[in-house]
Amino acid sequence: MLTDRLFMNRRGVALTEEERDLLEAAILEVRTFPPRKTIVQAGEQVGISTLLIEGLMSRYIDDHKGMRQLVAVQVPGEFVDLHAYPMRELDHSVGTLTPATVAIVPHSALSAILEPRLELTRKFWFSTLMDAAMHRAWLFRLGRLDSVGRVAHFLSETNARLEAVGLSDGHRFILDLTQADLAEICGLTTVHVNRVIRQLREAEMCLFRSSMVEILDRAALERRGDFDPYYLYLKEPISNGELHS
Amino acid sequence: MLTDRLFMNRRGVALTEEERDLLEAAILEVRTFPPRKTIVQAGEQVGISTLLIEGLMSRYIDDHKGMRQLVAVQVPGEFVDLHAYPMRELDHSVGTLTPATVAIVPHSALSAILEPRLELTRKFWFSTLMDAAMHRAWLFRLGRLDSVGRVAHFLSETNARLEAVGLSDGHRFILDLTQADLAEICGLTTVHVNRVIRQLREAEMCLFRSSMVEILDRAALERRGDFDPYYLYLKEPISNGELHS
DNA sequence: CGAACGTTTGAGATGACTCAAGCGTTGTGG
DNA sequence: CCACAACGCTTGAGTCATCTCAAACGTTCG
Repeated sequence: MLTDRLFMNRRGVALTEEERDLLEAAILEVRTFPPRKTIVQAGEQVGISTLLIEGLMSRYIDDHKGMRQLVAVQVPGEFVDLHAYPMRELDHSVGTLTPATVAIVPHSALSAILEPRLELTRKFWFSTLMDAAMHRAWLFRLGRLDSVGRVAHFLSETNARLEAVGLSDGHRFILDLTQADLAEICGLTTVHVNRVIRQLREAEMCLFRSSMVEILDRAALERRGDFDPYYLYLKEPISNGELHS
Repeated sequence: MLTDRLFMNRRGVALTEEERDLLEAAILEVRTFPPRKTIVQAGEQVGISTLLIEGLMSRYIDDHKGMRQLVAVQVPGEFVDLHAYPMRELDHSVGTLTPATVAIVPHSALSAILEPRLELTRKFWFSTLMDAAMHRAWLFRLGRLDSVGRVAHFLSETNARLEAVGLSDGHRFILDLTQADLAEICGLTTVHVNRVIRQLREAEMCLFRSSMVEILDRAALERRGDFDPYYLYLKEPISNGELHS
């Protein structure tokens, strides 16, 4: 059966026979893709999720300059993008690594089997998935940015998240972290973080002193950190009509 | 209200007044913790989730030698460990960064308000959260390991995941990736990955040739990559009775 | 006042990168 | 069926970012 490997050897989540049959019935079609093919572009709206039957797939984030950071490799028996079900659109791209065969499950069919629609449940689920989105951004930070970029990205993200909840005006916020904390966050040493902060200060992008972050040039800082707030699922900013590429 | 900042400015997940009241009623107590205090140890069973009201908290993974890699920083208005609700236990630790005030929500109360218990929904939710767990392991890999360690960790993880679905015997498996793919995964350059593979070969830990990974010394490889399969939520291995520390 | 902690600076070591070139394999069109 | 293009792997040499080790300085707090 197509779903034989799903949750295989996973603690506590084995499917009952009935559940397996329901899922099998929800499969719209089975498709095979060539290797190294993009299946879903970041930002795309998706109405289906895919269960990987055979081959390898990946999820990745694109650099501003054509480089990529993979954030997941999927092996057979795994849902590649089940999180698209509550999230609706993806903050990263999905593609094949090797030739891959997938079972396609429309979200409408998923809803039918998951039923008592539970709006609140969906919202909570979404919340946990936002975490995963932030993890991926963090992976990008570590895998693809240099020390200054990592700190710039982290500060930009934190600014955006605090701004969303009214704890930053977009340019100043309290961030009660030591340089050692910043080092643990960015995968750097304390000594080097200190030098990075000086560089950001000398470039007149931002100040970080006594628990206060002051962003002098937000655009420059976000550019330096290759930061795109898309993955934070914030409301559209009132300020402008910029498009997400 | 305690939950005022929850989902504030998030697209599509604003709580209705009724939902907010339900959640407020589910709060058991409000507590304040001192800074830099561990609240939940990795591996601990947890029956509550915490909503951060004030201050900063973090989620982190410990090194084998006392170093830590943060994998999340939480700001007010966020659930710190809602994922503990479906997951039951955490693959990482939770602690405060600054003094922090939290609202504590027992999972029993959560269940009561999320109701029509939906066993299947829980399972799917769990699946998406396993992803997040793997992201965190990946972050650890990038933030705390050198090039050889990163590749060793990735190969160890892939071995374990493929073994779980019957696609590895624990020592040999097909991995149809190029060295350039490995580089994207590990945040390294192709050239350097090539040298890392040679080192792993010369250390007689593992071979990676023509899409085949051969693990010569699994224990050594996993040690080199600081790999602990705990976060994969696999069934207890039949082979031995090792404890998770 | 002294201890503890966080920040700052310097000097030297090193891991990973860039650039460059050569080699082996595979697949395709003349 | 050969030639050659495309791709992936391998190796070398030189550079640079970040690390380690070390010391000094400022601030806070008991």
